[in-house]
Amino acid sequence: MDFKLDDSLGFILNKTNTKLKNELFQRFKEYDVTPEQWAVLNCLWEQEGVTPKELADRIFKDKPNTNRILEKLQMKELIVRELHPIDKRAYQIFLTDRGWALKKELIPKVMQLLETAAIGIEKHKILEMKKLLNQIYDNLT
Amino acid sequence: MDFKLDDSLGFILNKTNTKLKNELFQRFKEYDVTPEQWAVLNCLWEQEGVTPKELADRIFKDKPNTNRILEKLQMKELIVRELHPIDKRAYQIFLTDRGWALKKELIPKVMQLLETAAIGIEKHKILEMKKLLNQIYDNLT
DNA sequence: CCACTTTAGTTGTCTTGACAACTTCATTAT
DNA sequence: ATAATGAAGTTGTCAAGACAACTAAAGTGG
Repeated sequence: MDFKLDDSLGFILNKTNTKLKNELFQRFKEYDVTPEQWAVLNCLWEQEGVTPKELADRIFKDKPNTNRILEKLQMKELIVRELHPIDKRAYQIFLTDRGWALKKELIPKVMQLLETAAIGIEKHKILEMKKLLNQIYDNLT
Repeated sequence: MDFKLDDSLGFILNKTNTKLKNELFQRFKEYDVTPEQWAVLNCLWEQEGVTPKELADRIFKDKPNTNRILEKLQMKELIVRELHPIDKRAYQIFLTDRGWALKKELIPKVMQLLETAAIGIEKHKILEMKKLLNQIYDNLT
């Protein structure tokens, strides 16, 4: 029964993730965008017109959560929902001008934070870590 | 502006952390304990009689969150609060018999999950990753 | 063509996380 | 000793994550 919480992968992972997410939240504060909302915007900057369901898959969240994130983005007038041309159950999500305009503001903030996070760590180690984290994810699927 | 969400450390970290936490939640379901509640129990298994504030520091959460986790543990009769003998503002937290009894149930579940998570990954790589995650945490402090 | 099943989206509940505001008791300085 | 400051704990709010239950439309089989 020699289990040390401080030395457990789950605990460290959670601690670091929470910290990183919160730091991002701080840096996004002036734009009134949360890290999760940013993830959705990011998907849309790459491809507009996708459905909530597709977005949910891309950000690895379920439909209710994605839906609520979309509601908030809509309230802030960063996105619009349009009826899907074929599927009458579905919507297509598009960015507003304001949603597009955030791209050049937010991405540098993220890059800067990730640089700070990686101070003193070699690039290949970050790469290795990302590979391992993905592998852990797959191990749990 | 070539930022890829899927390849960003923050996104991968969050995705993997969420998955791991949820897997733990599933495995703890039969005991009606959440990962966060488990973290508190863990601290108490190592040392009883600490205050909510001390617990908050150990699990890296703030006082309101810690307090609410303690409320739930108390409702489930896994812990008890006792008045602090010196400081009249504070409490001391103790485990009930049921709280103690969970130790030998929950720890193996965690160990088993961490083993599953680490399938195909060498032990020294996990060690390295934990070191890097801690370093990232410190970089953000 | 109609019944059955599946899928997209929505709503509600519970737990957590960050934060602000507050009460009560301790501590510190004058 | 008292006033100011700080710390412990509590309460409320908002965003999010997991899950269950639901509606409405799409797809599928007889």
